[in-house]
Amino acid sequence: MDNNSFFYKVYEVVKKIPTGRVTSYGAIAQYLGSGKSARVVGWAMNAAHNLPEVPAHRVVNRVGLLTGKHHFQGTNLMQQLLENEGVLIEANKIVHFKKHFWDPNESL
DNA sequence: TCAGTGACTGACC
DNA sequence: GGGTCAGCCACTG
Repeated sequence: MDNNSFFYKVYEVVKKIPTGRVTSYGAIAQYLGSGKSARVVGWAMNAAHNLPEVPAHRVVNRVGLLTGKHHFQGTNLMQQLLENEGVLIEANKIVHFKKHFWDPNESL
């Protein structure tokens, strides 16, 4: 893994997501210059399991759906982590998603 | 090198 | 308003 790779940039952004806030794959992809690489961001999250400093649970799809929860241990670990930070989850979806949304394009 | 895959998204029925 | 389809880009075998 190169320190200048696309993955690394994704991690840099994800690591800066404030506690209790969330963002989307598309937002990160957009921040990195290519808004059409959202799937690659998801791929990066898949590889982020090795990096404890990357809060992958704070990254969801554009409607706040926890599409990646199956990649975590157990069936509701991702939800637990988010609720522990003050983010309410209902039916695998973030409640008041817009309220918790954190846009790297505006905050960085 | 080529084809398959995916934690996505936007456009269309 | 909900389900489908087709691009999208990086990684793997």
